Amino acid sequence: MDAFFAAIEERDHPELRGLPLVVGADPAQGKGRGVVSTANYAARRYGIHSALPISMAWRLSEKARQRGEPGAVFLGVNHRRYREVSERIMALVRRHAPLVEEASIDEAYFDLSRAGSFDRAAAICRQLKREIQDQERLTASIGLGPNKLVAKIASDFQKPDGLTIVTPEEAEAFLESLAVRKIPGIGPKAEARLARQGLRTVRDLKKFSPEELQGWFGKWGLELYERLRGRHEAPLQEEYEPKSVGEQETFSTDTLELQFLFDRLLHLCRHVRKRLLAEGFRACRTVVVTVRFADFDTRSRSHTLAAATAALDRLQFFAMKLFMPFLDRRENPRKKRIRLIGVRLEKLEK
DNA sequence: TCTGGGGTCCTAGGACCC
DNA sequence: TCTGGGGTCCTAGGACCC
Repeated sequence: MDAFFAAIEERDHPELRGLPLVVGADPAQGKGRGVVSTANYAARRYGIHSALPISMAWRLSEKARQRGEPGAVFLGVNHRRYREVSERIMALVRRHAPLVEEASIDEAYFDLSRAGSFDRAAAICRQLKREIQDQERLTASIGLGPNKLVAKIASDFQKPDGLTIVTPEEAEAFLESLAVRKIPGIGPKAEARLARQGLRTVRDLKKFSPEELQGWFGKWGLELYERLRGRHEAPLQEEYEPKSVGEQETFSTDTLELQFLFDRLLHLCRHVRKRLLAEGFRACRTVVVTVRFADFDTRSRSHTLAAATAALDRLQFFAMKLFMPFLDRRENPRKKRIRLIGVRLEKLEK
């Protein structure tokens, strides 16, 4: 889906149409914490994009206002609403494909191999885009390819409202001229590392052997060698079981107030436990507590129990036990304030 | 400009077992 | 005197994705 959260808000608030729109954290007059979740295309023209600090988005919007352009409208995230819309769209997709993998709230893979040809599959994609437009007044971008990797990259190739078709014969050439960053799994760090060696495109990276890539990237290097050539065997996965559930909370101001910190930690335990049970799990064996200090130094401690538990007092006991050392002189000698606390449960049992 | 929240997977060292 | 090899589990951190 194209700029999904922002597109839903724009659709549901006609008075906002055409204005730059930012969905994300509260900007609090430029002093807010948090980031942009989604910006619509008008806001992107100001340089506002996903994951940008909301304070920066605010600044960019103010600058635009000074130039005489409209300032951006900032909205909070209405996750429940987006989930509803997502479910209706996924249902539309399911009418066309026997196998659908919901990759995220606004992204799915679906298997059209039964269509028998790329032409017939492309016709189905056009039909689906029409249905999404007619029934939801939203646009989607679709990539059609011989596997999930190529389809995903193709879906991103022409946005918004795009349809990009890449046949098996075209796949390798299609990838060659792209930036390495377009390959899922190559993130900012790997991109920068490669750029330092003058390697920018898929073509540049294809000069190296599997062993060389393995030397740089470990196990993932072998997988990367295949991906650079458009090869990807991963099957569609209808559903999968979560391996962990967790929650974290960034405070509006960094603090060392013990009563407050304990209170938030215990509350996170309650909430995470509730979600664990709601997901259909009976218990867990590992508790992880994360602390982020004011300087963004982020640490975690974990404890694995001999026997699984879901008893709130046990979870809270271990969470406290894991948390306390962060307050200790040795662990935090400069008395850094705490910015975030997180609790995660792992080794889940059904 | 100052960095959310929900996750997954990989690596590396150490303990421990046979 | 100086110590193999294979394996599993736990812990901590980091890269990456949406």
